Parts: sequence; structure tokens; C-alpha cells
Amino acid sequence: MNDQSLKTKTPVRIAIVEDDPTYVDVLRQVLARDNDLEVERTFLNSVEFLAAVPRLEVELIFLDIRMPKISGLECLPEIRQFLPDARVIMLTLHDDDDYVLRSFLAGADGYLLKDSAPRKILEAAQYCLAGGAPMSPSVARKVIEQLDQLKPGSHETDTRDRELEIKRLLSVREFEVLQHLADGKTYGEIAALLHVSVDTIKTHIRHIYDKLKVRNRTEAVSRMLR
Amino acid sequence: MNDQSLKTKTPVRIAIVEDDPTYVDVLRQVLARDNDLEVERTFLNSVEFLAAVPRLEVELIFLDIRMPKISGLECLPEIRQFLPDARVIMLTLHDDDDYVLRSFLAGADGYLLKDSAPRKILEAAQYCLAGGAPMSPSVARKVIEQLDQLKPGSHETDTRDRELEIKRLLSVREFEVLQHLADGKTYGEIAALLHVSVDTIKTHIRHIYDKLKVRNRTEAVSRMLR
DNA sequence: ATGTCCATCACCCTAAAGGGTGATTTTGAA
DNA sequence: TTCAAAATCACCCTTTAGGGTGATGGACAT
Repeated sequence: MNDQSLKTKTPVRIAIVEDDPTYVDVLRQVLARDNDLEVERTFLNSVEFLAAVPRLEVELIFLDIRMPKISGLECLPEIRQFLPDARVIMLTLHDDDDYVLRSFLAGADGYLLKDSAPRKILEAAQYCLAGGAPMSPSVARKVIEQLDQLKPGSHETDTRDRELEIKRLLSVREFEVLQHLADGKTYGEIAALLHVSVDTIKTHIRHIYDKLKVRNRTEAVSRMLR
Repeated sequence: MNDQSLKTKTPVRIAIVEDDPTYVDVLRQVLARDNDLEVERTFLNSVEFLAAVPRLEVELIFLDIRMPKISGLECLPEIRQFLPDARVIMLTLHDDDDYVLRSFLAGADGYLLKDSAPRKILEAAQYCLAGGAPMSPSVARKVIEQLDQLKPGSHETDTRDRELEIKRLLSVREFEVLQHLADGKTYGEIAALLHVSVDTIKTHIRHIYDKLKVRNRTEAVSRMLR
């Protein structure tokens, strides 16, 4: 008579994955107002979270999208693998990023702006647990705007087109360096090939990373080639 | 000096297209509470509405989805042709039909359940005019559920072949690691994603290098992608 | 049963990468 | 002419990558 009869009284277990400790506290306090909700674990970075996921037992997860190293978006497949029935609400500062649609495609259940009123946060949790997909009208707008990009076969961007696009972003010298990067050359090798110092190459590469918004050579090369 | 300066004080003109006269009245009364909104025209069937559309001047349209003869869905292209900037909120009795996604693809801006509270109706109008896409969490859920059906994923055949060739050379685990490598992930990040130790990943990667006859990750990725 | 992958983990060490800051010269566009 | 990139170089520091070697348990085939 215990499991069933107690079930309605068992609070919903919650995990928070958010690299801003301040906002973690905000969420904690807001969620504490609802006695049916209990924040069981919090993680300040995605790596810690991923390590714990296989043994995690929660029904609801608040997941920050933008985090260092591994984004919330990349955590979603892992969550779906180990916690297929858990609800996931994505946290974001702005609604103007292009993560919105991809989050939902990856299995998110809701979308919450970090500056939402406490009431909205609690509503989001409740709607989500009730099977809805809470999101602000502005987020919903992003979704339906990005909808069109999905249906036509417009993503057949040729490799040459990508190269041209990157060529526009980079200076000629930088593009030259990038091509050597794609061959797996080291700083020193590229420096030798271009008859300049290693530090010059390092500077070029830093600029390439800035312009392409990547963190390392592999991402840069991947960006150009696929 | 009139059009521009008066614009902020001019009420938003609204059209209602709804075959249930009772609900038209409900809408009328609710919308009348907001002095910035003015119901200019109402249509009890879609044929009348379509006839009037070319000469219609409204900023917001409440459009019933299920109507005899011509559905609201079928009206959307016409609206978009003559009133490209007007906002359209779809009206529906249930959120369980498959019109939801199709409505948004056809250019709807919001989705309102007919049993919504008056406050929700006014909110929907306001959100919509502010550029958002109001919809209930249950409707949003429908949208994201139907998302998957939209994405038919056809990649490039060239890349496929290369991938298959490399897949034959590597073990499944190694290939898995290689894919993360191509995303620019570090040892630690891949380890976290695959729930194994960093040393294990290092070993896999060394094996990958051996098998592909490359000396670093960039060459490996480049090998797979081009 | 024996050998061979496969997947896992550990420890050691060196080389390379990457982030921050700052500086100089050239060059082209406004 | 003046301002803004672009291209060059330097020094500091931390993190990551990569090479070598070795070990264990499981799966699978001969």
C-alpha cells in the first residue's frame, strides 16, 4: 500500500545544470516554494553532470544551454539515453540564438529565459510535468521561424561555397594558414612553410578562431570541410 | 504628419473569421476590454472572408481552423498574399489535431484554444502584436512532436563513402571517438561524453592514428571529412 | 585453449596548442 | 591625411595532445 498511495505525495526530483552559481541559487529558492518539487542535485558544469547522468534519478532537469566545454545541447542525447522519461527545460539568457529549434529536435521539453519571473519558472515546471512544452511567445516565434529552414533541401551547401564564405571572413593570410591547419601541420611547420616566426602563426590562428567562433584547430578545420 | 504621429494611438484593427457566432461574440466582448484593439470586421465563413481579403485592412486576424468548405489553413496563403504583415492567430477547439504544425508552416503567428480564459486571449493578441508567437504549452508540445517528421536527413554521398571506408578500418568505439574528435572535443570532453576515463580515450585515439596512418587529430578529421 | 581484437585504465614524459597582452610596420580605404 | 585592418613578432603562462609502455577482462574464432 505504500508505493502507490504515497506516489502522489512524493516530490518531483529535480537536477539543475547551470554554470552560474548565482542563478542556481535563484532557481533553488524559487523551486523551494513548491512543496511538490525538490532540487536533488545541482551541477556547475556539464562534464560533472555527464559523469553523474548514468546514476541519476530525477524527473525534471533544468539545463543551461550555453556552458563551457560541452553545451546543454550536447548533453541532451545523453539524458535521453539514461533518463528517457525525464523532462528537460532548457535555460537561456536570450531568445535570439539559434539553439532553440535544435534543442527541441534533440529532445528538450521546454525553454525558459533566465530573466523569467518566479511565477513563470514554477509554471514552466508544472506545465512541463503535465506534458506540455512551456516556452515564451518570443521563443515560440523562434521555433516557427526556423521551421522553414527545415523543410526545403536548402542545406546542400557545397564545399566550395563554404570555403568562399570562410574566405570572406578571413584575410588571405589567415585563410592560407587555415589550409595548412587542415593538413595537420603544426605551428612550427606552418611557420617554416610561410617563412615567418612561430608567434606570427599563433597570432593568425588566434584570429582565425575568433572569426570562426571556434576553440581549436579541429573545430576550425571541421567548419571548413563539412 | 498624420499617419506616423497618430499610429501609436490608432487602435489595432482586427478581423475575426469564425463560423460559430457564439464564439465570435465571446471574442468581441473580450477584445473590447482593450481600448487599443478594435474588431473591424467579422466573417462567419471562409468564403466571405476570402472575397474580402484583397480589400481588407487589418493588423490582426483571429482565424478558425476548422470551417466548412475552406479551412482556416487554406486561408493562410491568401492572407499572406494580400496582408503580408498582418498577424494571424489560429483558433481551435482541441490541441490534438495535426493542423498545428501545418498552420505555422503556412504562416500563422499564434495558436489559441477556444476555451482559453479571457486574460489569455488578450495576452495572445498582445504577444502576437509584439512579435511573439503565443501558444499554450500543450500546443507547443504538438509542434515539437511533429518536428521530427519534417527532417528528412540526406547527407552528401561523397562524405558517406569516406565515412564507410573509415568505419571498416576502425572499431565501432573508435569511430565513435573520431566523430567527437571532428567536433573539436578534447580528451576530457570525449571521456565525459562516453563515460570512460581520459586514458581510455587516449588509447582509442592512438589506435585511430595508427590505423588511419595520421599523426594528429586534425589530420584524422581531415581524412574523414574530405 | 590459445591467440587476437576490443575496450578499458594507469603512469610517465615531452611537445604542442592555446589564451592574454602588447607592440611595430605596412597598406588601403574613407 | 587619418584611421582601421592586416601582417608581423615577442613573452608569459596553463592546458591539451601525443608517444611509450604495460595491464586486465571479455568476446570470438581457430
